[in-house]
Amino acid sequence: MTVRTRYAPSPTGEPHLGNMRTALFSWLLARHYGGQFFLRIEDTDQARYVESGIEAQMEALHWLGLTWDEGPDVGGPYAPYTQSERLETYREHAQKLIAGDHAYLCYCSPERLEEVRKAQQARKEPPRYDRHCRDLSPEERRAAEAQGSRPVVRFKTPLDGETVAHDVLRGSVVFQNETLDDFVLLKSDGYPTYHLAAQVDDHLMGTTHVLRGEEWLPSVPRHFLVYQAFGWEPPVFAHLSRILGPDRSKLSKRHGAHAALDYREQGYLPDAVVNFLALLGWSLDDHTEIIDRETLIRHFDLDRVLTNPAVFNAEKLLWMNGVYIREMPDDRLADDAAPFLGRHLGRPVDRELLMGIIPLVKERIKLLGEIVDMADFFFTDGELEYDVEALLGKRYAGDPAAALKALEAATERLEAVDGWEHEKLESAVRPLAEELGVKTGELFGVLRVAVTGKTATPPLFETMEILARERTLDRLRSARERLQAQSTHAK
RNA sequence: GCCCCCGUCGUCUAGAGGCCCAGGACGCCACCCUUUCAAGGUGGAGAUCGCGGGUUCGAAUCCCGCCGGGGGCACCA
Repeated sequence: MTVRTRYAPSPTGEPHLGNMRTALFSWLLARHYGGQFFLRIEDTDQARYVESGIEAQMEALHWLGLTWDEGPDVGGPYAPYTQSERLETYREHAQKLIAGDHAYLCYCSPERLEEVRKAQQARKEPPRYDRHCRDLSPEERRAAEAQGSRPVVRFKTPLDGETVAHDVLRGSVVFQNETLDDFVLLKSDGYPTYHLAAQVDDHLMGTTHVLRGEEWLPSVPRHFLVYQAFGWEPPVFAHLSRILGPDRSKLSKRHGAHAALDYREQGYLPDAVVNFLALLGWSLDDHTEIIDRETLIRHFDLDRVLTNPAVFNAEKLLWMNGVYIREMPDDRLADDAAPFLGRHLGRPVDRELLMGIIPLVKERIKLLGEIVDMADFFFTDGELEYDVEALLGKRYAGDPAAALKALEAATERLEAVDGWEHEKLESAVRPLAEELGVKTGELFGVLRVAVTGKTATPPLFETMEILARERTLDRLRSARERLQAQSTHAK
């Protein structure tokens, strides 16, 4: 049997990280067994439909590299893959259930349902449909129809007995039928509910494994009942636990980024996010953390999936992203980081220059976007912006004249260097520290701020080498001028 | 109120009766390396395995009860 899994989002908003993990696990399962993974759009709620929803879902999958074999955009043997285009199928199936005495037409108005619910709540009873229309006589039915109300189709849930639902991860879960009610299958607008549409489609489309969020667990007996009524074999269900925020409530906007694509904006790498998400509720063994896609596919299976909810550990994701950045080939890092710099500078970046910088920043950034703060000074011309205090540092605080002397001496030696390789620059300047009676770091610190405008930068001399002679000396001159002004001012 | 799920270091997890007075990872602390920042290396703190009863020679692992957390109870998915 080939494994067929699917990701079936409803286009009601931004794809969530939790959704993406469900998609990832489904995708991994299909890929592991050499089966198919398909995309289905569950747009059966006209009220909550969001125009950009489908696009956003596909974009998030695409970003993470979760390729689908069949879907609304690429078609496939079970097209259409958009539920709003399959209304006739659901109507036929609802009809079948009615014919088989598994469903019935219900004429109750929303107002009446609301009243019933209120009364039940007042009596502290569970809110449930009171089955008012379950056994209407033909006359009553005609009367209701004459009133012109548009009926819904409800499932005729067995009044007693129990329904055993199976979940591969949790085993069998038993539900007493009397705790269930007659849920709606087809709404009065002709659209199906999830309870009908998803089961019909999963069966018709040959889904073998349904992975979904655990919020579906309470309604899983309904789905088993539907399969039973149709006489179909249900697929394997696996209810994945939730992803929680640091406060153990469900992950949401309050916890910062929860929308998958926000992570792209922040400079996370899809491979890192996939790796991280895979480890939320699944593990390879007792020690492996960094796992590439191939390995993930090779080892992923449901038997190591956990059912307990996982708190989203943002620091670990950040760390992992750093690992992936460090392991990335330079040219690919340049490709991915360029847009971040470009956006900041307001112009495209010089590729050759960027390639020179990559080795210097690679092990210092954990997010692509951090390259901006780390390396923007390589791309700017003109005066740097920084505080003279930063230039003086701890050593020369309050003594700009001494700093100026040091800077002059250093500049002199740099100017005398034949060539501009960092090794030469370093051996020209390093001895100076001792001669001046200051620590190496203290002298280098002044040069660092002068040349970059920052106190935390890539290695000083390699930075100078890339900056090239002219720009380095320009910046040193500017720094001397500032110190000059400062010391005159002090006197 | 009713129904369902879950419970190992702060967090992600390993663990399927003895290998565990519980292993790895992130984070944290210290030291080393060092021109800053990182990266890297070494070491450390950190879990009465939610609690209480059993079963067993022996339980994180099996059983029962309790507590705690989460989810669901729509003509939403």
